[in-house]
Amino acid sequence: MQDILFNFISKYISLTEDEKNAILSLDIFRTIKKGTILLKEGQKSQDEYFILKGCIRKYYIIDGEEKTTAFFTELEVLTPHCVINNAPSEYFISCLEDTILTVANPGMDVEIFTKSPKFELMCRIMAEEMLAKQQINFDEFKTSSPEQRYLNLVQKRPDLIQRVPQHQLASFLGIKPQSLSRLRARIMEKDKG
Amino acid sequence: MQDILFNFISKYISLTEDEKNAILSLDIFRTIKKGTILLKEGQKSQDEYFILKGCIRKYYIIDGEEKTTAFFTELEVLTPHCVINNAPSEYFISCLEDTILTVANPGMDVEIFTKSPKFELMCRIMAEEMLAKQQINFDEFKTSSPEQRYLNLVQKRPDLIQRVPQHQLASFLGIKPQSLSRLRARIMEKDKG
DNA sequence: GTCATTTCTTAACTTAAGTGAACGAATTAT
DNA sequence: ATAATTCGTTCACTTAAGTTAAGAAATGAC
Repeated sequence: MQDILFNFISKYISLTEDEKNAILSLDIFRTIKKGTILLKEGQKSQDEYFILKGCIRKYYIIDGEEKTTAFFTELEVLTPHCVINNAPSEYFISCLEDTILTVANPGMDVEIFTKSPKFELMCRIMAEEMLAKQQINFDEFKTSSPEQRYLNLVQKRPDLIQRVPQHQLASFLGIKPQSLSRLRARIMEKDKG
Repeated sequence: MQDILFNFISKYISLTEDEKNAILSLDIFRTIKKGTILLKEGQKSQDEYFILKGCIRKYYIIDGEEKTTAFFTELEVLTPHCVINNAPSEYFISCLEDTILTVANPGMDVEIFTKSPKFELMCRIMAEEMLAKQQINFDEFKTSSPEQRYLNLVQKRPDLIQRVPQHQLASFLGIKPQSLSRLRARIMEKDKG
């Protein structure tokens, strides 16, 4: 499990054995059962997650309806908005599958940055990369129709199609479950003809 | 002009006079004429922008059609995707108004980070904040209808409604200009009745 | 294993966005 | 100043998504 984390970090900076041990001593690995809610609307959590195995989902409840806006899977980082602005969360985060992840918080970050400033570099680069990726995703979403978004998802994250319930995929695509069903039927029809 | 930049920076870190002078010696301020294209599709620019005054627009040309996906105005930072991944740009960036901005590049960043490591902290925090804000924006977009998005924009960025042409706003909202016209007429009608 | 709940699909109907075209208004070029 | 282009709106028509409802399939609880 540690290897996955250290392999990931090694893409950005190189760690000494001492630094690795310092990280391990923080006892950050957690195994979470499917269905567990990590963050509820209104809560003020400080937890930042890095997923080693599994899948977690971010969703709002608007007018009593769940609106799923993101999925996070292997090697992805999730820092909830409430950690950044120290305000109550507007959304929920729950585990779609049994999940192994690491949990950190800004206090730990500062401690690590002070001991080894190169972590600050890593976090800056990661944040910049994630921002750039997020912007491309948003652009693709804006410039395409629900059908194109679905086809794009099939290309880019085929695993999600398998591991995530349709109605959650639908709101992730910005449409209703019935529309996703219909749209899939339409695509099947085209493929045949 | 410098004051705007240093005021902005002071929200994150405090600078010595030496550091301020080091920045000024880099000669980063530019005045750009309305209509100037800062980045073209296919180009590999290294320029990162911070806007002091004015407005710039990011757009794709897809099937010969302009698709505007973002506007950047006063005190906003734009690091094009091509700077991050060093690949040809997929989009254009142009000035909607006469604009004053600063231009930097990763080489300058590294130089500044080496001299004054606290800039690395600033950039990490800024990137994290922008990422969090971007995620909230994306969530709002996904969970609302074109009409709600428009009303939301009127609330949150009323200046854009004034300074940006309707057809560019339309694609920013993910719809066609005709639909934006109709949608506005519909809202006017509701307000009356 | 059975029952209850959730999930997925289909269908009929409503609502809103896309499309193509037209026309006046505003802007830009010369 | 005038001509040419671009921009914004409206309209009629098409297409696709939202809504409501119903039923089958899958999943989870006991």
